[in-house]
Amino acid sequence: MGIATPPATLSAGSALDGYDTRILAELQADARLTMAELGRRVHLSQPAVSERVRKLEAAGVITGYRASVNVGALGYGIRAIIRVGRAEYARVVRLIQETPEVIDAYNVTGEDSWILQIAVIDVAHLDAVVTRFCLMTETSTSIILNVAREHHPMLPARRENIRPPLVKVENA
Amino acid sequence: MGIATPPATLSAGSALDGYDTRILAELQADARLTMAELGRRVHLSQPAVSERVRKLEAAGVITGYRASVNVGALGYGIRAIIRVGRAEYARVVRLIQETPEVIDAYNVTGEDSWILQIAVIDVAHLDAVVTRFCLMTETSTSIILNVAREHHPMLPARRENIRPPLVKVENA
DNA sequence: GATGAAAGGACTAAACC
DNA sequence: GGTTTAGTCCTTTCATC
Repeated sequence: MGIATPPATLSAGSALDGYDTRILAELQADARLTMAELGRRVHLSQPAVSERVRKLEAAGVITGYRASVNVGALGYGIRAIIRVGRAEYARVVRLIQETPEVIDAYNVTGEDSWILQIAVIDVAHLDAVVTRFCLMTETSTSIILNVAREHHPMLPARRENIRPPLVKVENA
Repeated sequence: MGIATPPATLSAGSALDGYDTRILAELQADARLTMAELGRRVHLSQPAVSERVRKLEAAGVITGYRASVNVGALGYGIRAIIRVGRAEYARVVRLIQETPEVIDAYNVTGEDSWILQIAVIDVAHLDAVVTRFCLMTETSTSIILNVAREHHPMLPARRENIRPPLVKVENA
């Protein structure tokens, strides 16, 4: 997943089983569950579930626990996506690090080099932030109108879960 | 912040003070802090921080607590951003809801109507997911190479914190 | 992996300032 | 709004099965 996320495998090399999958689902939905309650939900004893969570953390599968905040309630009236064109890598990284309005920053393939999500107070603030990036290269800004899904919980990948496209395409 | 995040204000109409700001910073960094430890860090008694956290939750400022997972460790080798062009709103929402690979889905202004973040196992899986959206309208897919920032903690907005662009622009 | 015991810490509610 | 206290629950560690 890029240099920002170190490679992670369970230290013992063991795969994630059904218990781990259920633990991951529960903790992605509510990170403040007590180990006792988590044990009840996945039908494991409390020491057993504590040990599994500890291993998932040590293996780098669980990377942290965060409170999610409603940025609107914090006074940010606008969220936006900024696409940033080619520019000197280190300069963009530095500008991102100096810009607290940036929530997410992804370096991507294609015409645009970077895709950022930002939160700003109003249009004047949006202008101030966008201008900082405009001064380096071309940008394209889209205001977020509505969120259909965010931080969707992810479970271990299973190839058999891949759904074919809704219209069948013949293989070449 | 759009229809997906209900308007939220502190029920008593009171503003967030310095204690709330510090509590939000701590819980965004580590959602599993105990109320006792949180109290020590912000210099409040444990019942006092518990009550403040309860009010922040009730006011909709804190919307939840999530474990962050390393999707690479779950077997997803590729993360990508898909930009989706104009299409019938309800059909796109339904397709998003039926697609577990979608992590985030934002409805935005501009040429593209939707910006999605997805996680997939490999290129074949990427093809399968992208095709589902391609069949509805035009799409543009960029693979995430590197993450400079993700889920950056946000504090209450303060207009005096807005930084001017690095190059001064004269007002009209 | 389950169970049980013991020690230390955390949570809730109440009384109070 | 804040603190302190008291009772209950949770967590960790250990041992045993």
